[in-house]
Amino acid sequence: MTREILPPAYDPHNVEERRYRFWLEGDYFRAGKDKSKPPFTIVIPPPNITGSLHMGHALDNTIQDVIIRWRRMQGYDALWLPGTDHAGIATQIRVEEELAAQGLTRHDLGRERFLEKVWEWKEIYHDRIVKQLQALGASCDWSRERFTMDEGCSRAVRKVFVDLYKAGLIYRGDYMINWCPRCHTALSDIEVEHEEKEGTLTYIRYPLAEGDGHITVATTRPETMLGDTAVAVHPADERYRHLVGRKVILPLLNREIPVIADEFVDPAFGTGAVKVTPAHDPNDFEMGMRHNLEFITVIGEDGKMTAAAGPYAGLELESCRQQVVADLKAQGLVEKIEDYSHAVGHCHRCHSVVEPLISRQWFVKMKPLAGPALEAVRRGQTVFVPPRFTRIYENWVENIRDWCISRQLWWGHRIPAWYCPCGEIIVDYEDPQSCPACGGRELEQDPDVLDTWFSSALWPFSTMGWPDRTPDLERYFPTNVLVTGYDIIFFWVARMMFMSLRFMEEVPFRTVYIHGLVRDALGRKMSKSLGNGVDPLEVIAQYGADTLRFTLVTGQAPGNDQRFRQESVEAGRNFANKVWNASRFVLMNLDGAPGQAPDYVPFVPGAAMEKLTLEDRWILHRYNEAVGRVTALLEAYELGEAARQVYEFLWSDFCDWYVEFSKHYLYGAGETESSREARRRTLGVLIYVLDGVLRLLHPFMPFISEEIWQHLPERQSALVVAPWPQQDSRLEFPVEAKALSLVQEAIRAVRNLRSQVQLPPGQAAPVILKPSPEAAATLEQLRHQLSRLAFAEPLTIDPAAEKPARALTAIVGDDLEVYLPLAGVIDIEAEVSRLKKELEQVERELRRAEGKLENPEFLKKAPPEVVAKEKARFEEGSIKKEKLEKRLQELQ
RNA sequence: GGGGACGUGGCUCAGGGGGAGAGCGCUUGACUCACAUUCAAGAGGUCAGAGGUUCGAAUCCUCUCGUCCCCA
Repeated sequence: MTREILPPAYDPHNVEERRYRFWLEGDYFRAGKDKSKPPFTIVIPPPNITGSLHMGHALDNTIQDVIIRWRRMQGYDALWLPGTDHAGIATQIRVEEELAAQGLTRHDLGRERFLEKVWEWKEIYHDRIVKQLQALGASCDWSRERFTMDEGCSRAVRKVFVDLYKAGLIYRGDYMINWCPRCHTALSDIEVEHEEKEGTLTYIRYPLAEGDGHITVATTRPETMLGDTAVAVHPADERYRHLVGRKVILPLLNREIPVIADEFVDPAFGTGAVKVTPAHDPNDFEMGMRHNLEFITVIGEDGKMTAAAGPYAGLELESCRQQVVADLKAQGLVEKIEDYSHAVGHCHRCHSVVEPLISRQWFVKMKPLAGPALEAVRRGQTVFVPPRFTRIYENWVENIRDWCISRQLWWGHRIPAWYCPCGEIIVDYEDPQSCPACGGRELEQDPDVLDTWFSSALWPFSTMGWPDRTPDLERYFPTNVLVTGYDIIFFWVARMMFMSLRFMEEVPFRTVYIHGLVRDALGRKMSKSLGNGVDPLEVIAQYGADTLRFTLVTGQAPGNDQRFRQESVEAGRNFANKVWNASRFVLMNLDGAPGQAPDYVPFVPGAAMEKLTLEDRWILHRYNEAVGRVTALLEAYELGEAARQVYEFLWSDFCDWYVEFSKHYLYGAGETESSREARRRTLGVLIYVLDGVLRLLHPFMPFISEEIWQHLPERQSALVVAPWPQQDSRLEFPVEAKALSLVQEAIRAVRNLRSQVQLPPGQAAPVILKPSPEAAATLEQLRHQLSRLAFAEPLTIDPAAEKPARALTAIVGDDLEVYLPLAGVIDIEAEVSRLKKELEQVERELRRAEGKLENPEFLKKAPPEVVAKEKARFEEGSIKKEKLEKRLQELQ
């Protein structure tokens, strides 16, 4: 190890790729090698094979990798099972776009050739995604990788569909669904995004069939009136009670429709009377069912008016709307038109306005499945982190509606239903050869495919070989934690819950860790249309994956969104560089003479402890505390805080203080036997703490930590499988830790005084310390550090010292006064105002403590340690105040 | 209409019943033998507002205001 090999600035290039290969070659990510270890499992939320991974994926997978690497180091048989999702609509759209560029549609190719194209696409994008995950450092067990449409997962889908069908939980029928006219397929309710849109509210008069008069209805969609089969009012609405049961004439089409009473109607909306279009509105559909109304479909799947629209047949929606309003106006039937904003449904994938339509589709009956999924969470079998997401989940599951699972697409799991001309429907585990009812062989398979989320819902167990009872399933299911964003709790988490409970009779995961979204620097959602997305690969290329990971993890508070900012990335990069240089410092000092083994005494807890210096004890104590804190934070899924603790310890305690302390022993003290001994011992502690902190760092910054660790002497195979540090009572030195903090405060105080008079660091100046008799020993013991780090020369430590006539003063706690004697350079006024300011602060603190201590209730009810603390503060403050006042007096 | 989140120094955000924190930015000084992607010192906040619980509230509860999200 020489300086040429470790350049002064960390360069992640080469290191990362090389280290990932090293891990793969060592087969460190493969689970199941040691069955004596307890299993710990994470199954990846499978990325869509639509394109590249975005920043949200980078966050999601970083979190998973942090958890799995940490558990692996803790000695678990850690399995992170990777895979990808076929993403039905999304992928089909992308491939169709590609075809469109050549002037083709999927129909030009036909189903078979189109699917071949999609599989080709899948190969390309799958490979890209795997490369991206690897670039990020994801420690997945690639030998177990799966795809939602591979043979095994497809078998699971088939089994679940047929089982649910036979149990009566999957049915086919004509119901209201959301139709995307652009994707030309049905969508489930949650694939529709509602957006507020400026529109109008049109008030239309419907004349009474008998007698004079009319009833006025308000609507945001006048064109749907052509499909009206009733007018509804609230049963308790006095204004309309006399009209219920009578008929009105539907204008333009001159159809007689009834006036009905239904609780659903909001009397405060519009006129309190609403038109009912059962075939084109979900609520009207329900009403239509309740009142046995006619369902007239006037809007077709092509987005045009159907023959049932009479004279308006064939018109596009928008022109039909204009025509209808114009015709109504001509007949004097439009009472008024108001501006009105209302929610309009859009396709989750292509953002077209969706049309509620009645259509023959396949559905999953949800109520029987939702019950257990709700129960399991209520009983705590699956826990959400942070817990507030529990209610969001519960709320949705409680109000769940049947799930439309058929999609009019080609890419996906084909629905395993066959139709015989005799009317028989065959749904079975094996493809039928003939009709069991009539023996006919003219069977036709349903052309549609299943909702992508149907297969995703099985992912935690289909990936482990289900429906077979495989060894993996036995060992790794249920999984320990699912990591995902709050945006897919409904799409995915809830559905995995009920499918798993139904088919595995167990929850799919013990913990659901929910994180937020990664937004841009201005807090906007990253999106293609805004063009504000930041490509994780570009960040990796520029700064390295460790930096990206650290930035994402530290920017993260559980469940909250975060902004991705350049400044944060730079902070991460700087930290990586700090890690590099701290290590470089230790390794450079380890260099013995050429060809010789490093000359140091390895530190072993419990051995030769009496030789440790105060500084050694302090850093070991702090390190031990850090180990405890980081581990506890990880246990609590406080990943961001855990990473910040590592940062804090490494940068402040280790680099700013211990490394600086160590220089005295490494460089300071000549070539006597005892100084050589001190040097060797100090190196041992440096290596011990560096080794430990690299372990703590590894889950967050795996590449740089492994790279450096490989340069440490006496390492085992690889950091990725090195044991996670444990708190060790032999490293606890509370007394020494406290003593050393006095030294730190003394150094800070001297530096502060020096900067008052702008003494440049490096220029020695005399310093006088006047400690309490108890503090004197500690300060004397670390005299060399004081004079080194505070540039104090000569340094006087004397409990009986007198303040020189002209000197700057600092008061440290109640046991130390610091004097910086200076001839003629003191700005008396500045010194007075500085001391006055400090005095004010002390007085404020004193009043606060006094207030508490004078309160009998406080003394009676507060815990004794809090009372003791306040007393100590008060006493310290009083002494400090006295000293400050004395100094001020002397100056004035 | 229902549910939820957030409001902390100039900016971005942690934290959270018992002396207000970080990074960046700012001011001052330093190319100190690991690191100028650095080091040292410093300025800067009535923790949105009001009420309540408590010996004690930035922290828990209620309300108000503001920002945002989800669901209907």
